[in-house]
Formats: sequence, C-alpha cells, structure tokens
Amino acid sequence: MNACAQCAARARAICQSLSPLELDDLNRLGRRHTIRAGQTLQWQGADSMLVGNVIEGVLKLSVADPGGREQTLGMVFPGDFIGRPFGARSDHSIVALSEAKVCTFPRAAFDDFALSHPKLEHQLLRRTLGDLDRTRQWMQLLGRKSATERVAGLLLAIATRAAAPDEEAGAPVRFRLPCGRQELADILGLTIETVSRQFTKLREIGAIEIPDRRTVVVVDRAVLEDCAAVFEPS
Amino acid sequence: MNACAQCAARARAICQSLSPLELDDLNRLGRRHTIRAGQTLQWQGADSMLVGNVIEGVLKLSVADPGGREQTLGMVFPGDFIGRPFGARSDHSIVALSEAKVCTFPRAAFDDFALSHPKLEHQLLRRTLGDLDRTRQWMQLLGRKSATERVAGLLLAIATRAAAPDEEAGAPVRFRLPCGRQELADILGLTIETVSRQFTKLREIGAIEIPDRRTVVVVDRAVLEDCAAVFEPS
DNA sequence: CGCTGCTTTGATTCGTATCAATAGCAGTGG
DNA sequence: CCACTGCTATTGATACGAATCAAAGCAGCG
Repeated sequence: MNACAQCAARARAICQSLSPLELDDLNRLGRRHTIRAGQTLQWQGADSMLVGNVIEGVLKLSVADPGGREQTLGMVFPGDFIGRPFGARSDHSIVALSEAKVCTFPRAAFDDFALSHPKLEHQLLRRTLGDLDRTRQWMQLLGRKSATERVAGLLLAIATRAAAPDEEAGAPVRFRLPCGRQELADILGLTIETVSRQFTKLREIGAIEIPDRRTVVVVDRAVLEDCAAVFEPS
Repeated sequence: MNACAQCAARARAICQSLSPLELDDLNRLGRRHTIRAGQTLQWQGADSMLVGNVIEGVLKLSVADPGGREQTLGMVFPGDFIGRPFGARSDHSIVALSEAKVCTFPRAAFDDFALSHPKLEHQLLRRTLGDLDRTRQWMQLLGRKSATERVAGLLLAIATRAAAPDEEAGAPVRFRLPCGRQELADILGLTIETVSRQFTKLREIGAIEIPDRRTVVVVDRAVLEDCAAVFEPS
C-alpha cells in the first residue's frame, strides 16, 4: 500500500497511465513535500534538479528581470507537472501561491524511468502540448491587449472555470479571486494600480460587482466579453 | 529508396529516432509540399488536420484578434515540428515567411503512428519541452520589456545564432534580417514605426550599423546588451 | 520617368507607469 | 471598545513611452 493510492491528484496527473506495479516503482523514487504559501520551490537560474506533480494547491512560474520587474509565466494546479525533464536548466522560479503539496523526483531518476515507460511519456507529452497551447494564448494577451482587455479576459477565464455547469447562461457568476491585486498584476503584465483602476472601471460600467476585495460577481457577462474583445469563431 | 533518405532536415527532425524500416512506414503517410512566402498553411480557428516537419525555410505562428492586431507567437525553422497532435483544434495560423518545404501527415494517422513508436514520441516530447521553454522566454519580453529592450534583445538573439563559432568575442557580427520591419514589429508586439525608431536609436548610440535595411552589424555588443537588460547569472 | 511598396521621420494623442497620498481592513494590546 | 500598527487596495496628479496620424524619403521596376 503506497502513498499514490490515496493521492488526490492521481486521476489527473501523468501517473494515471501507470499500472499499480509501475506506480509502485515510481513511488519509490518520489518524495512528498508540503510547501508554505510564498515559498519558492525552485529558483530562477538554478539547475533544475527536481521534477514532479502538484497534488494540492496553486503555484506559479515566474521570472524577475534585473530591474525587479516580475512576470508570471503560468499557473500550476493539482495534477499539473512541474520542472524540466531531460536536462536543461530552468530559467524561471516556481513559487507557491497557496499552501501546496507536491510529489517530487530527482530529475535524473525520473528521466530514466520515463524513458523506459512510454505510456508515462505519452501522458507527459499530452500535458506539455497543452501547456504550450495555454502559454501561447497568454502570450497574445501580453503582446497586444489593453489593460481593460487583459483584466476582463482574466475575469472571464476564472468565471468560466468557476461557473457551475448547470448554471443558466445569463445568471450572475460569483467567485473568489485566487490571489491579491499584485499577483494579478504580475500575471497580466500590468501594475497593481492599473489593475485596481480596471476593476473600478468594470464595476462602474456595470459588468461586475465587487462585494469585497477577494470576491467578484459577473453581473453582465456580455459587457465583460465586449471588454475582453475575445475572438469568437462564427 | 524513399524521400526521407535525402531529406535536409532528417538529422534535426524528430524522425532521427526512427530505424530505416520505421522511417519507411512513416514516409508512406506523409506528403511533401512547397509553400510560397506569405502563404498560410493553416488558419487560426480551423480544425488542425495536419501535422508535420519543416524541411526548409522559415514559418511563423501567429494570431490576429478582431481588431486586426497581429501577434507572432513563434518562429519555426527546419527540423521543427508544426501542428497539434492528439486532437485539439489549433488557435493560431501557420504562415510561411520565406518559401518553405514541409513534410506533412494527416493528424489522425500520425497520432496512431506515434502511439506505437515510443522513440518518436520521446523526440517529440523533447522538442515540445524546448518549444515551451522558448515560448516562455518570449513571454517575459512581451510582458515587461520596453521597446528598446525588445529590439536589442531580438538583435542579440539573431546575432548569437548568426555568429561564426570561431569569431572572437568583441568582433563585429554582421547578418541579414530574416524579415522586414512589419514582421519584426509583430514578433515584438510593437508597431512598425516604433521598431524603426529603435533601430535608429541603436545606430545613434553606436551599438549597431545598418548598411542597408536588411543588414545589421553589431558594432558594440556590450552596449547592445545593456539595452537589452538581459539577466546574466553571475 | 513615374509608379508601388516599404521605411524613416515628425507631430500629436492616448494609455499606462510612476509617484504620492489616502482609505479600508485585520490583528494586537491597552 | 478603542487606539495603534502593518498591509493591501484605491484614488489622484503627473510623466513618459508607444501608438497613431500624417508626410516625406528611398529602392526596385515597368
């Protein structure tokens, strides 16, 4: 009876491809950690010696340049894979946004294991392709979108994820933000002041309500979509 | 004797992992095309039915939003893989920047083949991980860098790739730009006018020379690096 | 020569960053 | 319960950088 059996991320992580026996082998290589909110799992520029799965919590990938400007490159959720297998150094930090549980492996050992388990590599490939798609979407936002479009777009993305599937289309969606304004700014490539102003603006035009700093209610989704200027295939 | 044997990209593409026999099987699925400069291989929003390798030439991945703003998401060179295996629709266009040769496969057929050839999937995984790294680097540029930093950074990247390995460190590097100003602007998330002004500025401060529109000489690499504000691990 | 397309330069506008002050809120201890 | 502290968010004034609008320069080519 190993730790994987009761792992919360089991069904979503790349491990889903393994038989109980194989899982047992992999498990022997791994270690589970708990990380406090704000703690850095891996520093930008350091050699990437660990890879692994997120079991619980939310982390971010980020880079800071010499001027201190910080940019979030992606968010990592339970079931997602972190780290860089197959021998490159990582050029970004991995930081926990909330308290998080991760399951890590020494990179070299994981590489060997993956090489001899094609099903695992296949899952990892699918996941990486998905990561790439999402990263590219994000990229468009950073390259060409205005502050309003960025904030509206992010709220829509969260709202879509948060909406109960049985919800009627026009109904107000309510959700808690996963992080504070500074984090949002780093994600969107803006400053905290600009993010704050956009929130106020979206409230004033009746797209959203902000009952408290961490909660948002999408009152008029159509207006919000207009602001986001999303590409809708016809 | 199949077409792969004399393929220029053979050594660099994911096919390098296959035995002659396997290569033959894969070859039977594929078709070679020549694409004119400016032609679109795949439209943003359309179902992605083709995947393949670039044999020759340069292509770009790009998105356009409803307002007509265009953003380049990445460049594709010989040996690179294009398209989205394993069933997702592509949300970007693939456009040839120069005349190009590609070797394409119907997506479904390629998926099947890959599933039964772990070595191929391994190569594809490595390549995708590399793509992801490069995309994330790009992302930082779009999120937080000034116009000068973007242009200087791009020139440095090209210069580094173009420099002969035996070149002495301080010597001027000379290269041709792979595309015109508008393309550069789309890559950097700027307008053509801004790109042009930055070229002029870099010339005035003595970082580069511009003997003609398509050629650049890096006169003072140190100055250029200052402008790019790159993160140099100490 | 006069076209056409691409690039550079100039004048102006607009949007976001920056700087600075204030406001809201949670926790602490009197 | 209230003052005090520290932190995060909002709001305001201003500066700066890039977009936009407009015009002129330059090359290739019929």
